[in-house]
Amino acid sequence: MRLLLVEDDARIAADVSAVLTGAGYTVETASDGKDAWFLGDTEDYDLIILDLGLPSMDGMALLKRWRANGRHMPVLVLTARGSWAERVEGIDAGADDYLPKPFQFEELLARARALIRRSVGHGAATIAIGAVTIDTRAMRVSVNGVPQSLTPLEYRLVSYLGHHRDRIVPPTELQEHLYGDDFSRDANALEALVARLRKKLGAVAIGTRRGFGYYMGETAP
Amino acid sequence: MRLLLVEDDARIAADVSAVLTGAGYTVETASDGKDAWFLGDTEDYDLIILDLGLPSMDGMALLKRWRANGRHMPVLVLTARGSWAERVEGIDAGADDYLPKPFQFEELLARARALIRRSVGHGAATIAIGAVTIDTRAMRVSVNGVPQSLTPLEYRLVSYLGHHRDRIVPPTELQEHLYGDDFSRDANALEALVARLRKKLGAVAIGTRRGFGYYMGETAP
DNA sequence: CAGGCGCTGTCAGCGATTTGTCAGCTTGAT
DNA sequence: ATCAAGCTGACAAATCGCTGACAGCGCCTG
Repeated sequence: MRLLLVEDDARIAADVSAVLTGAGYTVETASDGKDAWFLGDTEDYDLIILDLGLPSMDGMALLKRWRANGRHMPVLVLTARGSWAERVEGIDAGADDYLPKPFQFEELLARARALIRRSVGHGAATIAIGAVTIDTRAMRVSVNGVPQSLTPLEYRLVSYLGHHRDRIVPPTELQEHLYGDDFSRDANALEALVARLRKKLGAVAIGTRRGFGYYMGETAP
Repeated sequence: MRLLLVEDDARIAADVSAVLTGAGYTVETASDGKDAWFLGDTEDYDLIILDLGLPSMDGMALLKRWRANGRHMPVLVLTARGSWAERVEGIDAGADDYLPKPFQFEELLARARALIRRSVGHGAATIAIGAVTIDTRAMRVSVNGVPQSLTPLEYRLVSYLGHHRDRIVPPTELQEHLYGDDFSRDANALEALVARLRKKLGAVAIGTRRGFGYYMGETAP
């Protein structure tokens, strides 16, 4: 689960981020509206927690612009207590839930869980694509219920493809994810890795779009 | 999509260029400010990625001179992390976005996508023209909702025409965008490519204005 | 410390796909 | 009607991705 926290107060951001991280989420933070806009517009998050009253851009405007661009990820808005006008405006802007400040962390977690569960199908800790099941918590992968022993690199590859299911992932992006900035490897290393994975998961588990990249899931030709 | 990368460190330039090329862009590189200024002033790019701290000319000065000359293409500036002064100065100079070094290639790609999308005026990640729909994120094209399997070059061509809808694009411009500086191809290569595309997208998807070029969308006769 | 083992990068060759080129044909403008 | 621009189908060359084999490396065990 990947969350974006939009919060300008560094201390609050650190606290909330720590709580969420402790609950098992991957948290990224944006401290001003410009960063938030780019991240929310270009990255895929399972939930965005948006504090209103940002310095460089109005949080509500931010939300409206995301929705106008067809971004429909769940957004939990943090408002000042009792500002009813904001709540009404937020409903139009497309927020999914509200939490008045100050709030209990417990309540934040509960609402975050509910929103994530409600939103996409992959609210669980496991990703299932065809015969392949990825248990992200236990870092285990099964095929037709039979657990497979994957090497670390292999697991990182399925995991990445699984989290980006139904999307073509370019080889360069995979290389960056697997190897970081180190580009010393031959391009063939990735191909060899994919080949080994297919041997374990079945040839159809990972698809190739020649000239574009690899994918898992449905991608009609 | 045609990009200009202004970067003096040859190793970084090679890496970044490889990533961008892998993502489907045509990348040209300038390793010093003089070349960069000339290219940026005379050629048309969909995005310029500008590293500050060039040897023969200050990157910021470069940007200011482009803008002073009425060049308004999107510019993504690479800054040293935390150099806030540079960011502020850059805003005045006319940069569109910033990325502190070191950065993840994935983030660079995301921001590049966002800038290009924004500049062309299509806020959404999909472009719809007649029966044809281009999903720039998934790099997929559908006709009447039916996904088509396009080759990389074919995709780059529809993508370019789609981003410049309702405008007649001269063959020379298309060649530059598809092949970069490489002038080795026969002029007929492009025509053959268009023919193959029309077979997949339908003959009416791409129009020809004899003597001027190709277009998608509505164009006054 | 030696040997074995698992992981991963590299190499070379194959097969399929993509793409450039050619030759002949069609179309549109004058 | 004529000519050039553009279209098309066929073919060949270049490219891309897959695979099996092998080698280097780190790690564990005896």
